[in-house]
Amino acid sequence: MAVFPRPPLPGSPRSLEPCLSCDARADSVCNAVDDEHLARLAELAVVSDVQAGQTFIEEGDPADSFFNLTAGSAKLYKLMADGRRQITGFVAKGHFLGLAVSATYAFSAEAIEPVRLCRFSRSRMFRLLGDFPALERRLLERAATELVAAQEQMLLLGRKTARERVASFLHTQSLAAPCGRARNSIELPMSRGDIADYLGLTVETVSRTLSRLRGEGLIEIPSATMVLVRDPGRLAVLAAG
Amino acid sequence: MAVFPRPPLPGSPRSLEPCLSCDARADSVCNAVDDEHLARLAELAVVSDVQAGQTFIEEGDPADSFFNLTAGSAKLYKLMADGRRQITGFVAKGHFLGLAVSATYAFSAEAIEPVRLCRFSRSRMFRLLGDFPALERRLLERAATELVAAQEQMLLLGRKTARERVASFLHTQSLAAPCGRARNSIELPMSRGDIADYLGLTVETVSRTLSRLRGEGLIEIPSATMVLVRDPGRLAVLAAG
DNA sequence: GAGCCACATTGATCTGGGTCAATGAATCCG
DNA sequence: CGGATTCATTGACCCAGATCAATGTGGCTC
Repeated sequence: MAVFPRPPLPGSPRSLEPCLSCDARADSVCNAVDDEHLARLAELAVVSDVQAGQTFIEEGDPADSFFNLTAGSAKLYKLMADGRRQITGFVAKGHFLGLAVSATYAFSAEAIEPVRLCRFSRSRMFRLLGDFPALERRLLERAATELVAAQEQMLLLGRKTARERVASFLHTQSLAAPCGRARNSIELPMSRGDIADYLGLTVETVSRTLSRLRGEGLIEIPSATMVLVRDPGRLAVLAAG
Repeated sequence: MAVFPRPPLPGSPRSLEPCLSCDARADSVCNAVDDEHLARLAELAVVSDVQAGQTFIEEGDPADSFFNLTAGSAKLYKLMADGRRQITGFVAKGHFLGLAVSATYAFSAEAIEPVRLCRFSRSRMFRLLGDFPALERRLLERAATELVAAQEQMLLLGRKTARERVASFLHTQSLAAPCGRARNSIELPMSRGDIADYLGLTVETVSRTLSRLRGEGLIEIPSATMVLVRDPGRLAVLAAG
């Protein structure tokens, strides 16, 4: 079922190298482990690359890996039998995946941009956690953060209008922007369809709503994958309802 | 801002008693701590009672307590400025609350039925966690379980029809029913308004949908607070879309 | 047990966002 | 560079569920 690259692309699965040179380390739970103990973690890690559009976690598959996303971005989603899709989140560098307790994954994950993954055996990872309480604490913190975000998303999906949803999305994306980025410029690597499935809307409504926000001078849309926020204050007010 | 009973009702805040005799212990994260170490936990706990309808966590208040619900049931919700409300979950005996990492609570909590709470100082609780890795692991497992449930709820709110939402709700409630309960009988301590705010619908739609399901012979509604599932199979199919 | 009050149900109508249908704009190749 | 393919936008129309408006109904108090 899982569309996983076989064999996992080369990389250096059994050396310390992938961790020490990992440019996601600062953003990731791994930085709870200090340099001298990093080897224990590194020897569990298998690095692999996934190209854009490829699914690397399939809902319902045995959940035997734990992932850390070290480059690129991906979408997490759930599907219904008739194809209806809900994207539950977009994840970027530094995000971990596969905490799920059940024996199978509760969601699918697909790369939006080319992704680099650091993959761990779940069972070995969990055994290792016992020796690294700081790492476990970090996981707990991340899980708590995600729960808060999930509750906010439930408010959006259950009670906000299309306009408020799109404004909230843009607002959140502008806050989550990589720090190197120009103020008020939002890069949207995902398609309109993805945004729609994230916000519980249709492509048409997302497109219309963006056009309307542009018409009102709140944003500019220099290209389909970029949005400039002209009035962050008004956008924030709109997002809050 | 917080409507918290002052002074916290009597109980035995500084004895082992509340933990050893706690009938939620089996369902709760506390059972990761064995009898001999329970005293360390018990000395942090303050037991208090909250009557139905009373708010005991207020969104935005400083998040300095960690709660364990040991009796009754409560609803968790987020409010928008104009009063729109999204209930993010119903919690019962054994559930913990207040994991949130930020300095303030991200949601409010209100008792539906009279609630008994076991309250801990968050800072002391987190310090204690270092000595009880099993307890921390349990928290992580619970958090992961809640994340999975949250993703399922996002699918419901973003993509399911009213009919599917109500069916999903009944289906989930029937699975979560206390084990002592008669098969297929669902107790609904919350109001129709609460159900509506949980499912992202209006009271009228919830009521109409329940009536329709009854008309189709899927369920019976002997009283407003009780539902009997006549055809669990068909209900499950409906819930899945 | 009469009157009240909050909640639930049911009906009539309205509307935000979905659906269906073109049309435009990029990107990809050969 | 031109045709194709995919994605985004825009328009016309429709419908599931919201809103507005009564009408039940069970649980209080007095």
